[in-house]
Amino acid sequence: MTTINDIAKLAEVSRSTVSRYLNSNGYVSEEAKKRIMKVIEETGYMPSQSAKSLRTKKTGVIGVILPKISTETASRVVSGINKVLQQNDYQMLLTTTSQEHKKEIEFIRLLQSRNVDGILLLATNTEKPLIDAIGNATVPIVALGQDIPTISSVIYPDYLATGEMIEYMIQKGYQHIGFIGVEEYDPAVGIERKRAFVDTLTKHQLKVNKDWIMQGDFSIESGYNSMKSIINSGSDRPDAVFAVTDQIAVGAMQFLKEQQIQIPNDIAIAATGASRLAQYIEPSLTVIDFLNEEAGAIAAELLIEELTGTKAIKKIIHDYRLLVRNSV
Amino acid sequence: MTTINDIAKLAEVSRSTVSRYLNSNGYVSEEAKKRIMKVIEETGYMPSQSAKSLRTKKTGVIGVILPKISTETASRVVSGINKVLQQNDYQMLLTTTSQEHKKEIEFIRLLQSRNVDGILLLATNTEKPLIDAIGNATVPIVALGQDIPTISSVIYPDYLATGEMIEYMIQKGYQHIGFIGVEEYDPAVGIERKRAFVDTLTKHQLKVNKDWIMQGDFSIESGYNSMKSIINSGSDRPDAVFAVTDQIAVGAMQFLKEQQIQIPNDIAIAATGASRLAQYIEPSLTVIDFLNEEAGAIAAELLIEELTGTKAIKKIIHDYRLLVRNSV
DNA sequence: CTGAAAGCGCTTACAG
DNA sequence: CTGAAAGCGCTTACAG
Repeated sequence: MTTINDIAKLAEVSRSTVSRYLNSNGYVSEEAKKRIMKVIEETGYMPSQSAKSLRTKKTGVIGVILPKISTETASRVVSGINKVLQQNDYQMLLTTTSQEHKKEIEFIRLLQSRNVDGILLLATNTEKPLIDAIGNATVPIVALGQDIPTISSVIYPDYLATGEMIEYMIQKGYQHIGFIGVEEYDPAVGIERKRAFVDTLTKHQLKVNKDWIMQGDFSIESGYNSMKSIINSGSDRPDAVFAVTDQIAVGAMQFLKEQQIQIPNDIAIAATGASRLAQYIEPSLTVIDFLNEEAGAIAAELLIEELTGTKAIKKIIHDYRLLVRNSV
Repeated sequence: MTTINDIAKLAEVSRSTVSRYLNSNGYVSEEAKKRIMKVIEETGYMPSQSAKSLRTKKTGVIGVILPKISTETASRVVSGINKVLQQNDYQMLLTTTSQEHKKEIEFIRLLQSRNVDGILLLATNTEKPLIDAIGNATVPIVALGQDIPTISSVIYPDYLATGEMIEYMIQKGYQHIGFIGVEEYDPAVGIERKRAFVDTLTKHQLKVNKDWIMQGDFSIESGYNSMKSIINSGSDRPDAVFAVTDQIAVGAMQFLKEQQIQIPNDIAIAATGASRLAQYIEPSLTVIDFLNEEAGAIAAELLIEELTGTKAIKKIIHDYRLLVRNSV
């Protein structure tokens, strides 16, 4: 392998000079420059990043921790992150927890031992062990999807957007609205969205029927089963159901279709998540779009800011929009 | 930051001993072991990977090059890769070319300067510059999705599977079959699938109608536009169309639905790609499933094999299955 | 069973 | 404008 020493020898300069040339700092005479350029060209030399980072303590690598890669939401976020990182000459080290919480902590440590310059955490909880691990970290961490008090976070407006969607459903005339959520260790998805649901119904003096409130787990199957439970619960049927993710909604719709229950005439469905599946399913799904790709990009920008100086903790409530389609 | 020197001092041994302990090679007395363990525990020490790789020339990082992260096919492949890599204590450095070919070459170089131990390439072409870049690489590269002659490759059975699907369509009674493909710089998707289409029709003495053969670009829109062109081509309508990806098929179906053309009664649709979208769209799409996650896992295993000895070039024709649903 | 020494490929003051 | 020297945090023969 060609090293900086080889280049120095071939170009008849010292390796300090080559280094200066490579990093464009300090003076290098035009002549030296030319010789170095030529030699680098000929040899195809590329500096060793390992050696460089050992000296500079910078790797140009950002660690990304996410629960699961193979959901459309996740892949959009990653796409946004990647775009910004690439523009700023950072590389992305991707780790996935397969939805196991403790792994978030493990990866925070692991990524640091890999000397990443910063970490982007798509958090699914805000429990103490995680907060502690973040506190002990020596590199900047930016959270996406949860508000983690101690660090900069890009937060989805879960409460606000869900509230608006429920308002929309009520305006459309639905009075008996059900809800399929997820476990509450996840504050953003599990608690906030449910709270908005309950608050909005209450505000309109509509009944919150426990038989119509289910807890799934992000999967299509759990949406299917939750809807089944709602329909078979013994109480009257709701005339509309809100699902906290589009995956859950797709499962719920599947069950309704099997039962020949018309959407939206018999039961309307709305959800969070602007996947292509939600768009092309029939009827097309009315959803909250959290503009995930953009959110990923913003989180990446926030992290890069912290890397280049700013130490302030920023909280960004991300934008959203309602995509009104045919399921409500 | 705690380094191996700090640990050595605190545990009252030399750093060689600490290193031996960390890598479990060479002898370390029980007593020394205990002291070292304790100190590491207390300090939360993690060895610097940069320093380690500078010495050992191994980083434990695998570079992955893919055209686009936000397609379901890609994210499944990545998921499979990630699983195997994680099991083997490798990390994944992810780069995306945004479908720009030259970037594949750029990234092969870039990843090497990052001292990755190996590269997994989801190739979209097999042109000379790429082959050359691969030839010049100093680390093992495994290709997925294209047969790259000089290196181990996991290849989708494009010709075989497409042929079987066309056979299936013919058996179902369709005689006027159209085709929506992609550009031919991509041998696997652009050439092989088309060749299978033409050969199978020819074998059954069916006419290959040029007006029914379109070229899209992997996007839903291009599927939409291609189907539009087929319908408006002036010649008779086909009674079935095969699309080389499910995305393209979804666009094509969209157009047919807008025109009130019944699927599959008026025109049947089949495609390659087992996305959830293909599954839940109506009618559900009959597709070839290339088991992408498994393919990713196999490619990763192949690469790890090469990393640990075996230098033989292996070609693996991956498995596939037909998912017969309601669109044909 | 253990430690001293050399070296991996860089960068960075410093002296000239 | 340029080079010699030190050092980043590890591992690895080698000698004991």
